[in-house]
Amino acid sequence: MSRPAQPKTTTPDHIGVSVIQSQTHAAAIAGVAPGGLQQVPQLVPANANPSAGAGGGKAAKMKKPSADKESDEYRQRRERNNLAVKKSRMRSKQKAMDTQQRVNELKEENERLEAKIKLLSKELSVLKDLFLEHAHNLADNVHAPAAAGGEGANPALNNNNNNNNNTSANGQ
Amino acid sequence: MSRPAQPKTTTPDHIGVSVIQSQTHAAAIAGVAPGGLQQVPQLVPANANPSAGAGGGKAAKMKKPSADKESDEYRQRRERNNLAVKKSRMRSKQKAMDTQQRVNELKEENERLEAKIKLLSKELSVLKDLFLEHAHNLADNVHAPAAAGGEGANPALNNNNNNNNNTSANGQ
DNA sequence: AATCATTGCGCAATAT
DNA sequence: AATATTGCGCAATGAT
Repeated sequence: MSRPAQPKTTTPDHIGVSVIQSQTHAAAIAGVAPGGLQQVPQLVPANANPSAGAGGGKAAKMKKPSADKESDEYRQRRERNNLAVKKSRMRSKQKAMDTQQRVNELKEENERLEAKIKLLSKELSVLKDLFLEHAHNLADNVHAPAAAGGEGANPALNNNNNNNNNTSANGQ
Repeated sequence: MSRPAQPKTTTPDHIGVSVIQSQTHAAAIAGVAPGGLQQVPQLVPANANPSAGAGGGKAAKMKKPSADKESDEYRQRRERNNLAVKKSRMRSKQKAMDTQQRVNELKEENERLEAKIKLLSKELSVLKDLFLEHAHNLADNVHAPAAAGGEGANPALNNNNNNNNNTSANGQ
């Protein structure tokens, strides 16, 4: 993962060298441009092939591009690479989609969690209110310990408590 | 967004026709293979150019590929497209990164939310325990309304409200 | 050394 | 007509 020194031909693009050759395998030449182009690929590598010098060239064989186009070797490698490329790109796309999917899932979960927080906050708020009410009750009773029996417990509950309602005041 | 009928040359790939040409603009030919290849790009289009027939071809000019390679028109279009392609791909990558970033953010937020839920749940739990305690106190006081000094201010809180205890029974 | 995986690039067909 | 996208193959390079 690092392109230290890419050619980076500013504007004048890289030369797209690449010949047609390899009629060897099949004949797919005429079916290249389904759109309407006539693309006459009548090119021959001019063969930079360094094997068994033809004219006066040295018979020195290249080291890297062992197979000057045409060669089966070359063709096979290209084909395999093309395959690998497709595979890699497919994965890449799949990954992107998965990531997007993940975002959606996380968003949903987030909503669920927020809803839950809202609920819990509300419950907490209610309970706190109750506490405060009772505290006041107590105070009242202390000062006037007379009214103590009200069928359930509802009677004396009142007081506008200034509860620390945190329903929306949540610190982070 | 639909590739109705792509060439789809099964195994024998598309012919990668594409010549070097256009030395016209600049000279970037020798700088193509920084890796070490010698790539002898000595190719000439063999010109399938359909303008002013050379051999016996008709002089009819194509409608679509208005500019058979070489033409300035063509070259300009190619260049613009190449630019557009780069731009598009850059965006695509950026988008992918953004999406990944979004995932990370959402994950973080999720953690925060879960922590908060945990906290609220705990608070709720504590409050509920207090309620129960007081309920018991009340019961005791009812039976033996003598012991009223409980070291704090807790004493009089009672009324066992049938709170919707959801500490751990949270629906989803 | 060989093979596969990634990545930038240009081309051409399409899509918008 | 112009730009934006997309599939594809090539070549360089990274990783095994």
